[in-house]
Amino acid sequence: MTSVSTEPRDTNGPTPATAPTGGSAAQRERRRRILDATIALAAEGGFDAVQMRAVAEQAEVALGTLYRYFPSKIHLLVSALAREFTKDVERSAVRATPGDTAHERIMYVLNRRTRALQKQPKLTEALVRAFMFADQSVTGEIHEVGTSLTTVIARAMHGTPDHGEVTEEEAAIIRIISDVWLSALISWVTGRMDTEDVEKSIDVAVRLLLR
Amino acid sequence: MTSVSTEPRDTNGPTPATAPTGGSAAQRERRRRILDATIALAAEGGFDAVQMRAVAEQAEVALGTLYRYFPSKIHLLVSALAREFTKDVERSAVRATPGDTAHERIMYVLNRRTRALQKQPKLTEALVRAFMFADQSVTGEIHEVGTSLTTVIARAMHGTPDHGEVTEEEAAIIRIISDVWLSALISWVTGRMDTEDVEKSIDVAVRLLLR
DNA sequence: GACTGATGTAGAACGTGTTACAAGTCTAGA
DNA sequence: TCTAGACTTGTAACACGTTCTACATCAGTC
Repeated sequence: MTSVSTEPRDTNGPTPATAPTGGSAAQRERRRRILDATIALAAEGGFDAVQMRAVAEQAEVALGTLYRYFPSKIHLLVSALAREFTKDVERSAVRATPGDTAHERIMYVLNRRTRALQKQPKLTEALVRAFMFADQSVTGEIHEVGTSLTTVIARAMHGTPDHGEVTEEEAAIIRIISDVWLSALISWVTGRMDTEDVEKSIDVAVRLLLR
Repeated sequence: MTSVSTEPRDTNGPTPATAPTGGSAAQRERRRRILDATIALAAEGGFDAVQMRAVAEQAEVALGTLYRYFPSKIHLLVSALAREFTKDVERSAVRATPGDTAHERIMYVLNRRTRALQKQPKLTEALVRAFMFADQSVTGEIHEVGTSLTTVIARAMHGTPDHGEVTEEEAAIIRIISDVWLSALISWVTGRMDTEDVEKSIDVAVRLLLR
């Protein structure tokens, strides 16, 4: 488990399928298989069960190929998280969020997501721990996740899929809510909070911030 | 790097010096040497440089002894963090925090601590990453850290070393501030925020929460 | 159709966290 | 003092993330 690499990993040439979209059809397909295998293993056994050899085998690629696509286990898991979150954002764009007040709508989307995560505790454990352990070299993927979360909350705040006008203050509030949500998630993953505590702590934060 | 152990590690008998206070004088001394070595190595090279063999060597104990005192690298680092934070709490108990408003006082203590951490980036990186990666088995140490932080903020809020009366709402606010502070610290450690961003994000959170 | 460079494969090898084990040492109580 | 048991030591072994090497395959170019 390496952590802070000051140099950005210089292999011989650019990596082939770092982005979800680039590369040939076969490469996108390999990337998909790898992330699917990652999710499957994580869902079954959590962070420890996502072993690089196991992922490679289940995705039917060589270990070296796996590392060519994702330069570390952390990149792999955070990329998986980013893919899942992106799906969520796409879903949330479809129709307006139910709820009469910003508070209700924000709680709606966050609780929905929280419960979805809690249904797969092992998977959540793996993804959250990876996210928290990520170092500088994972900035891109981390940012993707943060943007997804921000977008979803902003939409809920305004109650509409479009959310062009976010004031400075609103942005600050959204960031704080994200922080609280992530902290609560960690606490839940590590057994320091139960399901109810998570929802309550977010509810309190949203109430205090939106008054 | 193991993570979720459902069973609480059953060695042959109780561990000798899990608590800072228990054990013989020689054991407390060993514990101190181990934590000193940990801090020294972390300060110099960050998380990766805290290698269990290196810690054992520098603390002049056998590897097995190190593991008897601290059952994992994460326990070790979080315990080191807990020790540092506890020192801070003791210092903060001595005299009242400067500042005319709760906002000013809270910013004073948090900024002071933030700057202290930023002076030793490698050390902070090691401690924060360990804290974030900690799993269920580290609950005790984590809780110790959380309590320290809460105590310090509560004192600052009231402006006095005693802080018996913390309302439900105040406790919630303190928890949110802690969450924001930790998130900001992670962002700083992983290079996603600079020094100024950290202070600003906390300032905004405190302002929004205390209005 | 053959050449070439990028990509993929299989598997060995290395580093570090963690565990296991055999033997020495220290301490409390008889 | 002697002994039982806990504690410590030194060292080997194991697991898994990561890197490296030698070879195969494939796509595009002449």
